[in-house]
Amino acid sequence: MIPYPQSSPMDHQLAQEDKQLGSPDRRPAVIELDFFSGDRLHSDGNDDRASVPDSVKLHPFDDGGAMDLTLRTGVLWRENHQEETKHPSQLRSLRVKLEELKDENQKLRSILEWISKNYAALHAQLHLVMQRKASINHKFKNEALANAGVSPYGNNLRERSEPSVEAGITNQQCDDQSMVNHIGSKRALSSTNETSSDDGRTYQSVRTLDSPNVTRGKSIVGEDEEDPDNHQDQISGHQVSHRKARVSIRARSDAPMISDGCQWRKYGQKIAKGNPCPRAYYRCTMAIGCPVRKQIQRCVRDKTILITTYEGKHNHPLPPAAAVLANTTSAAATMLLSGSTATATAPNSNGNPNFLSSSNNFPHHLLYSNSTTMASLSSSSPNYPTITLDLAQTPLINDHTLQSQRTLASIPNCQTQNILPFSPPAHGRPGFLGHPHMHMLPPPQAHHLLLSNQCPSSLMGNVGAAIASEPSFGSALAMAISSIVGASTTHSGMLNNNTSGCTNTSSSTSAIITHDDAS
DNA sequence: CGATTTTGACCAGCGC
DNA sequence: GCGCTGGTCAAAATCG
Repeated sequence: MIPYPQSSPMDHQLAQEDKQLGSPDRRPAVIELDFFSGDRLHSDGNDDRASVPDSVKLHPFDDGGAMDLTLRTGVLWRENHQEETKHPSQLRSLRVKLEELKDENQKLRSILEWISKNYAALHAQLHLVMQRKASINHKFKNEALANAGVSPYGNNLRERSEPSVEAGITNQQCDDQSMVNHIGSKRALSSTNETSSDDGRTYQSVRTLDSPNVTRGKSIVGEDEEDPDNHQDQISGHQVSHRKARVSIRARSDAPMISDGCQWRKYGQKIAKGNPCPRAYYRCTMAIGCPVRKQIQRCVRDKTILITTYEGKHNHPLPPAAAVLANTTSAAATMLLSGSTATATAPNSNGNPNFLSSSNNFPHHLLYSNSTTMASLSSSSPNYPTITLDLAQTPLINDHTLQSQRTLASIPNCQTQNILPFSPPAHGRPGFLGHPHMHMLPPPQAHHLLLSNQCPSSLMGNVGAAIASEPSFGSALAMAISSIVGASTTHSGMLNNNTSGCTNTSSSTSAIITHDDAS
């Protein structure tokens, strides 16, 4: 378990402020940190930051301006500076105020450093854990293959047993992988190791329950050397479970498909049991042999909800818009497979922990019907793990809603969660990763998690480990949303232009992780 | 005419 | 062993 600081610099400083001011409720005026606001420019078009002293500017992330952290206090300073020529008597008070602002600026800077240090430490620990898992898993896989009479370095297997672009996933799924390998080894032992030769090429297949194509014979010969999916089918459960891991995104949309920046070809359609809406099967066509597939189906209960399920990892470069979503799904899958299932919420400009609500131009085809948005992750059964990013949940959180959710839970093809709301953190402090508003239970309970400020305090801190185990997930998730936002504007032809309910300045959000009931 | 979609058939897994 | 179901294939149809 990764240790967490008991108190942050913010806590310490706020306590000090309370002492100085003599009242816990009385603090200096809160400086507004405007991370993403577009109104940093005045209506006259002048950028007030130009006249803001450097001492009251914060640029914590030198990323070319994406995280340009500008204090509105600079604007205030400028206005005060102009006023002081008219009212010299106010000069002293303004300077005092400026000093206070500078002091506050310094405090914020220290907080930022503290957060950065914690992140770096957690990331380092994650790296160590992943390395350990990778070595253990590698050893376990070799043993399983040895028992099955297959060399882990034979033929095509060699390519897959070495670190690859999929390492991000495969190296992080050892907890789940141990179980899969256990099952997979039994399967491998009972299956046939086939070696065929055609045109001088030798193919070896290790049949598993998850590789139905291997024994078909068709399509494999001739494509075998290029098709990662076939490779995937021929190797141990290491990659098999990778394929099994799914990331599902639920969103309200009138469009037949949510634009994600990738190119897809439809290869099948089925009417699944319990849902008259057909399920469409797509595979990525951006590169030959890309193993990524996705399924698209509308929720049987609410046909405005589009359920997009991604499976696999791209084996080719992706455009930025697609990359962020791919990173998100990979991170989510990793999170699921590693057994640490939790929901991350990133702060928005208002300190709102729900990053979704920070976007005033959320994709038009994602029809948020109210002022509250929710991002939730649900994981399905351990045998078929699916992690769900729910962008379509009803914002009405009450007993009726909970009852409805319970009712929906019994309906196939309609993933539902029990929802508990939580409010933004006190003092407008952002809910950074590791914030105690997020909770985690050890597996198998991890498949049914609630995130709320109403959760028992005994759960506090567990979520920190969950997020810490996947530190990239929160940011990747946020980036994915940004990606979808951008994609929506470039694919407006196929998307709904309804802007109602798109703006979102919610102060309430929910995050939940449960079993989902999708088929 | 090549690319994409449609659709019936096939296959494997799973429950009974 | 049998039937159901989900997932995939591939020929035919359609599209641009």
